[in-house]
Amino acid sequence: MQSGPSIAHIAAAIGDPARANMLTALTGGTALTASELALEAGVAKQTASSHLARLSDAGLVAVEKQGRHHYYRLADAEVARLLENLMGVAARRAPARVRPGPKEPALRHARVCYDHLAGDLGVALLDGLIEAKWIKADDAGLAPTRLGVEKLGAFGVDITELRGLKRPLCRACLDWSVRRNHLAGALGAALLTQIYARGWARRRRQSRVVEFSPTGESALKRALPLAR
Amino acid sequence: MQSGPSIAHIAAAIGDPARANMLTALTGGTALTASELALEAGVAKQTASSHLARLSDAGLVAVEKQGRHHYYRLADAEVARLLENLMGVAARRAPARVRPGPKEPALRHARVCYDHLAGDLGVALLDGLIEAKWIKADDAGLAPTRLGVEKLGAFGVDITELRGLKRPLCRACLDWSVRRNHLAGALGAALLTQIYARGWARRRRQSRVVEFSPTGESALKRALPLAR
DNA sequence: CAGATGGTTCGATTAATCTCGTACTATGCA
DNA sequence: TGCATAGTACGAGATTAATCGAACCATCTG
Repeated sequence: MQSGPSIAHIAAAIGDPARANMLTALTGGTALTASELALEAGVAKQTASSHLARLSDAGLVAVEKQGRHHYYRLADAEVARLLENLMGVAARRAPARVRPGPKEPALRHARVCYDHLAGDLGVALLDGLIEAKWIKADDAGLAPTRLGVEKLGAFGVDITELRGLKRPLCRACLDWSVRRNHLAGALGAALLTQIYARGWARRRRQSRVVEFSPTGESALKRALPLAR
Repeated sequence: MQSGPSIAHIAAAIGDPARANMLTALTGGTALTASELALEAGVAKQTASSHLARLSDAGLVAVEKQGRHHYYRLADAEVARLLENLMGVAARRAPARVRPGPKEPALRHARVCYDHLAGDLGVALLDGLIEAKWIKADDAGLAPTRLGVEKLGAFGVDITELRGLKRPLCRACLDWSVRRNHLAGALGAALLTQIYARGWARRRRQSRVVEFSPTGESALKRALPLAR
């Protein structure tokens, strides 16, 4: 009858509106407390607690206890990818249900996906990096070229340091809004960190939108190769 | 509160054991009738019917009516990819639940994923095609080289004909059992078709396993570049 | 036109689960 | 020590959904 792993269990864990909202919020990448997630999901604290227990049981989120706060985050970059994948499928099937609200354009332009940049700008960045041959793409994934290591080092991102981490250096992440790849992995995260550090952009509060200042966006275009 | 598409709705559609079994069965790529899917899911026909209605409503499956038979198939290659993605996540989280049964090794070695070859052999094939430079990989995806077009044409796969189809020619599909990419898309499907046509392998009945004959497997290794 | 088979629709029963009020534990602060 | 806050555990009420029996429609066969 059934072969392979039991997908029903974890799909059911995602398949509740409250839990889906929590997971979507966590796709922002920042760890959130149980109360914040309760607010995000629109349920009481007790309800949120049981939901979080279930998500944790399914292995979709991980907890980190700091004092009396319990910080929840996505268990894994793979879970984040799964969620983006789900959004991609959902976006095509239910276009009429949610009409493009006012927040949509900003989300489409630049948003955070787990811990890296997604949206039009994220896609343009990866395309540009490949066009400029800072990154080469083959089947095993993406990898920086020698030129890329040098240029990115000058930008303030030390590749050799990033290689030391457990997570993969580069990864292509499919974007649900644009349906094309953007750069994830340790390098993708490091680049977004740099963008924040330089004050070019910042997270809109309680949202996944990344707001670039006008000067910040043009500075980005001068510093890194963006396609188009 | 919630931004982006509603993933809960479609995750819930997958999140029932009966429906998950149906979808897993459909991952085999062949369209199945409602009765077959009922058998696969272990439920009565009426129950299966309502499940299928829900899956159809969620846009996960498509129906094709031929006479009194209703053939269900996955709506989309993207849905197939989502399911494989789910299996990947599920496989890591619940390793103890399902012990490696007798069918597992065969599934791991060669199975069908939607309409193309997956498993060890599928991965070795894509790796080999890239090593031999029949296919090049960049960010936009995979694409056959001029050499590849020529060689594959000699093998009986007309690339220019495949380009005419709507679906993408090449696509990398992540394998849940091996956690590496294999070849999907129109070319992946065409290659598997050729493998069947030459009698090198055939589908095990009621299963996703692809059984190669000993001579078939060695013939494959002579005709196409396999890695390792 | 019967007879048989594949599928769906309807309704009732049963099981699961989402939700929150109340009560309880643990941490931090004055 | 006292008190507020973060989080969890438990239990009851309400909602949802899964399941199958029975009846009904459509299609193929003789």
